[in-house]
Amino acid sequence: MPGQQPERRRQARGRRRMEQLADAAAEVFAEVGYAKATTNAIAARAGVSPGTLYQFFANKEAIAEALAQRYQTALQSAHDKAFDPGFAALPLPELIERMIQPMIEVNLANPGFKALFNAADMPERLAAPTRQLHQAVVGRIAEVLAARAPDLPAGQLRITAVVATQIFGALLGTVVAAPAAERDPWVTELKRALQGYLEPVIGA
Amino acid sequence: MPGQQPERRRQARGRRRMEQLADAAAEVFAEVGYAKATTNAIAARAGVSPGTLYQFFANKEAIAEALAQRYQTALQSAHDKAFDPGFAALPLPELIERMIQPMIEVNLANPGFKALFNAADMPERLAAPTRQLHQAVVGRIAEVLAARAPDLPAGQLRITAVVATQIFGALLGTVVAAPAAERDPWVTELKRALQGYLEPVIGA
DNA sequence: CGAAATTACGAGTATTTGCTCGTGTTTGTC
DNA sequence: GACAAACACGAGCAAATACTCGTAATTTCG
Repeated sequence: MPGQQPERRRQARGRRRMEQLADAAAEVFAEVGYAKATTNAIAARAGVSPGTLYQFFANKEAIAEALAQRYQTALQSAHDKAFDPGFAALPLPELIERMIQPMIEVNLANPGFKALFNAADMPERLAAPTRQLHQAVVGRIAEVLAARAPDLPAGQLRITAVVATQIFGALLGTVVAAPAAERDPWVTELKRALQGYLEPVIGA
Repeated sequence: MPGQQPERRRQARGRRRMEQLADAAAEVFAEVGYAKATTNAIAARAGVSPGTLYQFFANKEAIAEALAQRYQTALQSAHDKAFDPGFAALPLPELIERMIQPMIEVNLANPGFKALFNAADMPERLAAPTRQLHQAVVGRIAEVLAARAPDLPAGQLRITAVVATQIFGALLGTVVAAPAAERDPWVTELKRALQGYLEPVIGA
């Protein structure tokens, strides 16, 4: 078992180092995924010795946690934008546009985001909260759908929400992986896919 | 570097062992993925010592290769069924049904299939042929689409094929992961998603 | 200044894991 | 039956890697 990190009064230099290390970790995670990312590589990327890394993070998991926490804020605000109650009455294409946009942006702005919130190669400790978050998103989508198709049974509602999420997740990968210049067509296609799937269920 | 496997006259017992080992590997790969699967675990699952495993396979990669080869046959026949030229004139829902069915079946019949043909955590040596295969599938889908929408530009054709493949792959995961009893609704949903996406492009 | 705390180093440790090797058993062939 | 080849074992090697520890520099603060 790795050593615990005692409470400690960080000085400015230390806080900077933690940011550097988190940045480095984000890069490395984005490049090779959580499992294959070595702590030594993260330290090296940050221009620091392995020992220094462990002055600030108890273990590899703790680094991912710090990153996740940093992302959580961004994700929260993206969700707030995406699930604006005012959208309920919008025509389907606009609704999709508004819900998708913030999520794409947050993924583009934070490389390594997908690596952390998707990864199948993470320890249970970190995967569990992520799954919860994912479930919450599905739930909120189901609500939006329910508002537009009140007579749909709850089971079908949930299935639809799950599938829509999955379509989004799959194509999101392509969108963020594409070079900036070729991104738009993929985004357009993502919207069309969601629209084509949802329109028969909840109407335009 | 791991030792090479010299040519060797296998006896019946040996060939059986190789099957057992491949079966065990399929299970382990399906459960934890390629990267996290340990050769010792595979040997243990087959009820055999690590040394014995290496009597038959030069290294971990070789096990995956053997499995991939075994699957390739099944995959080929699935493709042959899925891309029957006679389907070109079918109404869209039937076309989708016929193309999807064999692919789902082959995935259900072979656990570990997805783990091998999907995995982001595989060495380049194994990932490369898989990517090629994937590209080929996209190409064939593009052909089918072209037959039905002759005036669509090639670029759009390709994008559509890629997206359709991605939608399929994403939902396929859910379908095979679901317990047999709950599988049908997901398959239905998969069809609806593809239909919704493709109909506006190539008509019913 | 001077002591305590924090930051930094990097060689080294413990563990995991792909894989080997010496040894013994089983199978096929004459 | 005898000999060689194939099969099997499992302790253990070598490399990778998460993490530690002794030591030393820097910062804080009275």
